[in-house]
Amino acid sequence: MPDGSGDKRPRSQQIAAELREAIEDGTHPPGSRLPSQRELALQYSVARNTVDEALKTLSRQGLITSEWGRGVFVREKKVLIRLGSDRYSPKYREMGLSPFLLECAKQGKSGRFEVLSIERVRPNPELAEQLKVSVKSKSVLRRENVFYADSDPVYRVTTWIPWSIAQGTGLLEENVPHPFGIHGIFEDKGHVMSRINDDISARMPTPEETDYLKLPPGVPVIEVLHTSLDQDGEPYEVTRFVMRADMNGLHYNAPVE
Amino acid sequence: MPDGSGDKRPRSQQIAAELREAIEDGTHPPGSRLPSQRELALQYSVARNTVDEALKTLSRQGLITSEWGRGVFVREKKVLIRLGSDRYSPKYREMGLSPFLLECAKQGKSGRFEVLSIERVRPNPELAEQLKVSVKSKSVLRRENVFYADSDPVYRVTTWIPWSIAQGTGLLEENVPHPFGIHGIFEDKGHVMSRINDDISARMPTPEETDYLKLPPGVPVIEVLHTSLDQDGEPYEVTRFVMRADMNGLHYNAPVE
DNA sequence: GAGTGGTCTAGACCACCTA
DNA sequence: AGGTGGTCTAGACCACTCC
Repeated sequence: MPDGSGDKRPRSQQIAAELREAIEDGTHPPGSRLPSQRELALQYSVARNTVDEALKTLSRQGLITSEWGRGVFVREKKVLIRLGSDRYSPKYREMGLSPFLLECAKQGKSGRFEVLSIERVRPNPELAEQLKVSVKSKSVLRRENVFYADSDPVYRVTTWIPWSIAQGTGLLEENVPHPFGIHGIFEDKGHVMSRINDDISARMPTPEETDYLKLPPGVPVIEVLHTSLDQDGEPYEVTRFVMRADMNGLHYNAPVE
Repeated sequence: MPDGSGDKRPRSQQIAAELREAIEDGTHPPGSRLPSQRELALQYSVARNTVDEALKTLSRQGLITSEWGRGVFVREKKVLIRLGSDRYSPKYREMGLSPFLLECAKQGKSGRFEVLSIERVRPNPELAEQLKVSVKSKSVLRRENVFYADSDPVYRVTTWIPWSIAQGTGLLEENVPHPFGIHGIFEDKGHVMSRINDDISARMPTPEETDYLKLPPGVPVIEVLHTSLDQDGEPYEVTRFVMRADMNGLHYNAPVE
């Protein structure tokens, strides 16, 4: 379109839109390099700053990634892992595999997790209420993990367990295949998972999460606050999952009650 | 902290972090105005551009909003509406209310929806497979709606129904209280909802969605692709919800099977 | 060394708000 | 009129990559 048009958007956003179009119609296929900022500035007759702003917009929208000293590239589509509502189904435990590991194997990746910390802590008020424990003492065990597919971090997982349940179990050890594999331990303690209660939200990551999950700019996270309820409807475990939204999704298949 | 520190982050990001802290510790309470960009530039001894970059970062993270010619303000916390897994529960139909309208009433807002279009269309391949209809003809009815709480758009909703079911019903009319209220019509046609199947993802909005939902910058959207299954496990309706992530969440309470 | 993206500066003009 | 945020320019320095 000619320059004299009545487009009221900032020039940088017009350029972003034009580049977006060029990417979507295949002019710049996934993986290809865009012209350099200096070239683009010449092409569009603007300062390099303006081009930079346009590219940042696209980067935030997840269309491109820029690499230091190399150039700006059109992003490849990411593989999507869907964490299902059946992720706690007994069938996985019988197979000795978690859905996460299954999915990794399917994609030829090796799944693993790292334990960041295992600690006995005081719960915050909401958590104390959710788990029906005292807010005044170190009444819960907290485990923090990061899950990897090959070397890419995928989930940041924090689990809280009432100390009365965790006490004297293997949950204080590092190499419990957590969290999908710990439910055997709960069953020994008389808690069979019969319902799940999940609160789901999405947001931009905190700077800390950006670090942990090696998030590129413009990628939101999905946060799931999961509570396990036993045969008596009593909660006995709360887990928070934080996952990058561009590589993950959720799936719920449930009866209407 | 002193300037001579070894902090390797860009100055703009350091400033963003400091402001973030000041907001979180209550130095700048919700609703208050921050110092102007020119003042901040003086305080931090940087160019105004650099302050602007810092503020944009916080804006993208949803902490602040800037208002033309007025100033930059700390954002108030948004009310969260949680769309539950029970949103299709028969109890709501008996009450003649949808969970959305209930939630609006609870918050003293008036909920309403607008019909954008009602059209008989050809499904795309995935949709055709999901609904088990022909991909070669105009085999589905598509309804597009926007939901409002007062004058704020909350959901963008698109529903697809096989033409064989929609035919001859009130679904072609505008004033069916869609989508939570249409299930009575399906029951008349012999489809009682017995399971739901939801795929959930999150992402940054498209420019079009930014318009429809009046999204501030940096707010992601949650997308739910919902399928209703009848008593025979047959799908008979697919609905896509797109909602702003800063005002909405999802809730699933389901048995482990 | 030449090219790249990342950032910052100093100054400018605009549109908008409050007065 | 004078303040505010939004944007752009032209030029600069840096750290990185590729050859």
